Parts: sequence; structure tokens; C-alpha cells
Amino acid sequence: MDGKKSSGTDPARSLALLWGSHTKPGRSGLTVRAIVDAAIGIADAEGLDALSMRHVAERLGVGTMSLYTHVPGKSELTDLMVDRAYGELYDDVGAPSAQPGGWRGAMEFVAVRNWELYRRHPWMLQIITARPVLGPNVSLKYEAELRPLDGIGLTDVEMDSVLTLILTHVEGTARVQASLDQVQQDTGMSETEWWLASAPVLDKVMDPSHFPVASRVGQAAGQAHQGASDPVHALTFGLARILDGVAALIAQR
Amino acid sequence: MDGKKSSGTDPARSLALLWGSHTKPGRSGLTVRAIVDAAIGIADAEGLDALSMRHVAERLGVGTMSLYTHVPGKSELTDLMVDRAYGELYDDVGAPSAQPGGWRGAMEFVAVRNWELYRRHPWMLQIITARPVLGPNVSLKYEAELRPLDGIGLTDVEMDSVLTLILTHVEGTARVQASLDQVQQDTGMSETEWWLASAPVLDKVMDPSHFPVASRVGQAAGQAHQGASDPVHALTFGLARILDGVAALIAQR
DNA sequence: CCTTGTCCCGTACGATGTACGGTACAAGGT
DNA sequence: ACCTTGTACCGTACATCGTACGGGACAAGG
Repeated sequence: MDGKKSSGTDPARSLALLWGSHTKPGRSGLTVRAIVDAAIGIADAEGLDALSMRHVAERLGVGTMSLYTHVPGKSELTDLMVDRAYGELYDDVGAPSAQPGGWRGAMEFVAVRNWELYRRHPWMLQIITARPVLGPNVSLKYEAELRPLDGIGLTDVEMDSVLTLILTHVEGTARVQASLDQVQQDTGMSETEWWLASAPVLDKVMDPSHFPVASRVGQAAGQAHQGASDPVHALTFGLARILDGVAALIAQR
Repeated sequence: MDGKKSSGTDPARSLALLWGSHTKPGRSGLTVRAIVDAAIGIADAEGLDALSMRHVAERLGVGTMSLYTHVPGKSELTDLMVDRAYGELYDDVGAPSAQPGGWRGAMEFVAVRNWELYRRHPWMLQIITARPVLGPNVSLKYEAELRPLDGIGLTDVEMDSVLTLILTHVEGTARVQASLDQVQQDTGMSETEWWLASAPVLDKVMDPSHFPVASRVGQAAGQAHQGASDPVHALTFGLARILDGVAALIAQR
């Protein structure tokens, strides 16, 4: 669910680029690595909307079209950015499984690490929705995150399902968090400010008697979270329920 | 996590538009309702990327800039589209709570209905990531989905948390499904075709001994799902775990 | 009949990704 | 040492986007 096609029509080309060497310089010293890092810098600082080929080229001091010598197009560039960013996740493939607290502790570690990564690079959430980027770092991440689930009574397919469930949950809540940050940055209004500006209009236009449960619960939740939504709470609450559910699955064997 | 700012800087204006009358025609017969419906038609048929103001105007046989008389900008238009689409969800506010199977049956019903809605209008997933669209239909949806959770031993805040958890899960899996469909449409390759095209390159470039668990589990999952991922399975598996977790929360009271 | 306000919309501007073709450099063969 | 060939670089151009601006035309109130 990103914008245009998420990658060129040729998977072989994309894969070769992802797994190939990114440090071989052209005659002006330009490398794939440098392009990707510049792009990540821009996306981190100014958001994915500000990421344009012209902008990247300008930052590198090269002509815009020179980028196309090293990267087939923008979608391949964003794929490269995603794989590179996922490389920040774990120092070691064994990091999650080395965590205390068994599989549950490991999965909480995985969730937190992913959450923090998405907070650092919120633009990732606008890209990864499409077909997974099968790069080297993504593969390593998959291995690292599966290992703690191995040998605890789940089938291979269930291991994949559980991991997918947890990662989908983290992505979903991180997406909400990122959106809140973005709206706040765009409008200059904090979550509570925006809510305060909306409240009088809502009161005038919306009759609470038509929404008895919604208005009661919305009031309580709004008060508790100091805003329309609290992604951090959603993350931890949801993760606890999910892990309880997985534990139940394991126990019933 | 959509593109630009998700709505104008003025919440009051957006809310007034959402809750206002959409059927009052201008002197050429143009209405907000007609604009929104035309936009939805385009997004359904050609995707959100094909949705442009020019395109909408052309379909309605009016000048492009005439749209701006009725709608402040494109982001407000997409907000209107979302609220309108959510109106399709339930015929009656009591529909979910009238479902058999208690709260669990009701929540399964809610999940399936949302899932089907997103399959019908996949473009919604590219919009709703930002701050919730506080329109009339969204409010009604919130009420309808909260009711089955009322009076089953959850606090008000927990009711909101549980619903958020379920909806986030459905959105996340629906997003994957939508992405798969989009990639398939863009490239003309089915999931399995794409995988077959990638496999030889991956074999050459990726050493399975470095990813023992990942390659074993990936193999098993790929075989079971006939592709890199199976969103329908992810939806049902995840929902079962989540509801088990919620049941555990209720039971421990 | 004139004034005023509102609706309609043509033109224009600054973006975007990238196709195309030209230029200039580095390496290999003689 | 010179020529050939391939490839890296990049300037220009095009189609597309959202929408700011201002002018023209119609409806209603005085």
C-alpha cells in the first residue's frame, strides 16, 4: 500500500542490487552506499515526502541523472533504504534468543527493538507495506527473530505465523505513532491542542445520546491517554494479549 | 503515515465539512456528495494513485478548479471518502452486538466486516493511518463495535484498548493483502510467479547455512501458504490468538 | 436596474520521476 | 603513443500533480 509500483518489474535485477556490493565507486566516487545513506538522511530529517531524486543528488553534489547510473529508479532506492535500516536492528543474530525471560522475553525484546527502529525511521512504514524486501539484512532479521521461537512446541508454520502476528502489531501501532508525530509537525498543534480545537465543533454537531457507549468510553480513554489515542499503550497492551494467546496455544499441546 | 499533511490546518473547517450537508447543489448541480462518490469510483477502479483532482473533474464534466468551491483540498476529499466508505460497514448500529457467539462472535464479525471493506476499498488503507477521521460514520462505527464489549467485565479503557487491538490487526493484515494485489496488478506476475522468478537469484546469492532456522521455516511457510505470505491465514490465526488473550484477561478477574 | 456575493473555471507555477541523447573519461588492444 | 570502445556522468525535456490567483457569469436583494 505505498504509492506507485514498489519495485521495478524485474525481481532479479532488484535482488541483485540488494545483495550486491554497494561500495564500488564510479569515476566521480559515487557509490550506491553513499546514495542510500544520503536518502536515509533526508528521509530521517525531512520525511519521505521531501525525498526526491533531485534532493539526493543535490546533497551529494552530483547531477540528478547520475543517480540512475547506480540505481534503476526511486522504488529500488527505497527498497535499499529499508534493507539498510533493518541492519541497525541487532548487533548479533543471536541477540533476541540471548535475551532473558525465555521466548516471551525474547519476543518482547523483538517488539521493542522494532518499535524503536520505526520511531527512528518512520518513513519505513510508508514503504514496507508492499511485498517484503528480500534483502540481506531483512533475511538476517527473520533468522534472528525466529530463533527464540524454535523448539518451544510450535510447528514451523506456527513459528512464522506468531512472528508475523507480533511484527504486524508493532508496525500497526508504530504507524499510528508516526502519523501522530507527522500531524503534529505539519499543523504545529499537539495532540491535546488539536483535540481542544475540535471539541467545541464536535459538541455542536454530534449528539451524545446517539452514541451512548462511544461517548462514555471515548471520554474515559481520552482522559486516560491524554489524547485521542496512545500508541505506546496500544503497543504494550496488545503485545501482552497476543503473547498470552500464544502461550495458550503452546499450553494446550 | 500517508503522504502530505492529512488535512488542512483547520480542524474546525474539516469537521464542519464532514458533518455538514453534502447534497446542497451549486448552480451547476455540483455537490460534495457527487464529488466524493466520483472520487471513490476512481479509487476503487484505478487505485489511489490514479485519483487526481483533474480526473475527478473530468468524470463529473466540470472544470478542475470548480471542485475547490465545494472541497478545500485533496486531503479533505480523502477524509470525506473514508467516512463515506465506513458508512457501508453496518446496516444497523446494533449489528455487531446482535451477532451470535457472545462478545467473541461479535468481534469476529467486526473483524470480517472490516476486512471485507478494506478488500473492497483498498485505498482506505493508504489514508487512515493518520489521525482518525472524526466523521459521522466513523463515530457510528465506533459505537457499533464497542457495544458488544460492554458489560463483559472490562473497564472502559480496556474496551477501547481491545477494540483498537483488533482493528489494528485487521488493518495490518488487510494492508499486506492489498499490497500483494497491487504488486500483482503492477507487475502482471502472481505471487507464485514472482517467487519462482526470484528463487534462482536468491539461491545463488544467499547461503542457507547462514540462515538455518529462517530457511527451514521459510520453506515450510512458503509451501503451506503457496507464496511468501498468506494474509487470510495471518488474519484468522492472529485473531484467534488475540481473542484468546482477551478471554484470559476477562477470566482472571 | 444596479449591486453584491457566490459559483465556476482558464491559466500559470513550481514540484515530481525519468526517457533520451550527448559528452567526456578510463581502460584495453595495437 | 594512439585509437577504439564502453561506461559514467548529466543537461534538457515531458507529462503529471496540487492548487494560488483572478476574471467572468449568474442569482438574489435593494
